[in-house]
Amino acid sequence: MPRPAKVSPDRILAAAAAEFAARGFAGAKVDRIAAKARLNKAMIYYHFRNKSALYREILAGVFGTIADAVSADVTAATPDEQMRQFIRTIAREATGRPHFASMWLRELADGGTHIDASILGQMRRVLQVLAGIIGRGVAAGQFRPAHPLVVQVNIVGPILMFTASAPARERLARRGESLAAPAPDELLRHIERAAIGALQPPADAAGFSAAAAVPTGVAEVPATSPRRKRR
Amino acid sequence: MPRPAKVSPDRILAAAAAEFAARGFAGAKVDRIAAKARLNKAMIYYHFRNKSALYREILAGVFGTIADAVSADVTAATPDEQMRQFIRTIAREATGRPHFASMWLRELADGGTHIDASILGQMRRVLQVLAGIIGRGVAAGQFRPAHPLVVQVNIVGPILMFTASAPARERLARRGESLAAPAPDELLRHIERAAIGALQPPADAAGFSAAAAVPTGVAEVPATSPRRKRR
DNA sequence: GTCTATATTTTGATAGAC
DNA sequence: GTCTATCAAAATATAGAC
Repeated sequence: MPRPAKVSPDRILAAAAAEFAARGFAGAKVDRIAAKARLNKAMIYYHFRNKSALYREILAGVFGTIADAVSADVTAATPDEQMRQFIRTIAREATGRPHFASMWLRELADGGTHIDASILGQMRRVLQVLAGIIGRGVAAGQFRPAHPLVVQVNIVGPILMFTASAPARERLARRGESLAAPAPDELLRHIERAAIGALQPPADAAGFSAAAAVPTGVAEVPATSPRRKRR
Repeated sequence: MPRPAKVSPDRILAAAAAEFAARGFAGAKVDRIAAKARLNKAMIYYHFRNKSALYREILAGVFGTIADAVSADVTAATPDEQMRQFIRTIAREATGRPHFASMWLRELADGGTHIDASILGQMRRVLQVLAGIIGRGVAAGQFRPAHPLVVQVNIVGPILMFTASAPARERLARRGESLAAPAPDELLRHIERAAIGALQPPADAAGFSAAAAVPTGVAEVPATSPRRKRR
């Protein structure tokens, strides 16, 4: 029988994720995280080495979850359907995990300062899944060759931007300054059409050159590694 | 004959833009901005009311420039070509103004806290241009109806994400952890195919219902308004 | 594991000389 | 317009009792 278990670290992680997403690494205040977690600051430093380590832990957790979800999900028969599945999985994770979009965008804008080997590995996993889908589509003559990063940016960019801007749109709406919100579903279908449309092979030349491969080279690190005090 | 002119405010704006883009509003330090501008902190507070006003000024300037560029640029004949022109203009501004992408993404993630009436007006202008293009395309039977915000997110999202992540990719590359950079041009052509592809009307039903209109309602404010001390 | 101080540093902002 | 010096308020991190 699982005992009550120490719930503090989890409460801290949840509170910190919200804070980091809403305010960014520099804007997040440890005091505020503590308040949100209904604990005090000292507890945070008891469970985590420092603000940076806390941030990295959350980032790695999120990326790990995404990478797992994307990898586990390539079950469809045709490359076309696999691509749609990929898109829906990303969208599902992004909307289901409200902190994900903001944190990702911010981390990129921050110059990837907090991207360590573990996180980089997860990013590579996602790109490899995508490269696989593209490669099979090209082999089947359904897709034109395309750089996986280009395809990924084209899919993930809109999803992240839309998801991360939800609070902003809501705030504007509350001020009476609506920018006219579309149905979230409309966006998803649009992205699907865009992604598939961009990969249509040119009408004339058929030929299949191999899609550019994504180089591996970093040993993968388990997504769920022990917590507590690392840098 | 224009005299030498006081160059400090401009140096401050340039330095601040770089700092805000790289570190975000909270992460940006006034001391660092001063150092980058080869001035000292007091000069910043002499020219600008506070950090917030400085930030807003830059943000409004950037959005104004974009909105102007996009508006001035709808010269192509067909909706199809107008759409490509729109995309290229956004891409040109985004890559030519390295701070633009990061600042926009961060501002969204921040919940749009700094979006005032002036900035909101510029955003609306961009959306209206886009709505016009879509509307004409629909009327001509070339596009399917689509929400302007959806189309915009689909175009701007990838461009911003790619541009804003350039420093991160570079940093990773410098660490020997390349993620394989695609040619920037490949991305642009991919986005064009994606945007146009997503707007193709369904093969069967032709019919054109009007595209959802973007509501106006905020008096527009001149992009270049006097500087100095406002809140 | 959890709390209340508190030490230390950083940072936004200003006073006031030149 | 530009600078040096400095204040006052945060904010990160830790000590040490319970």
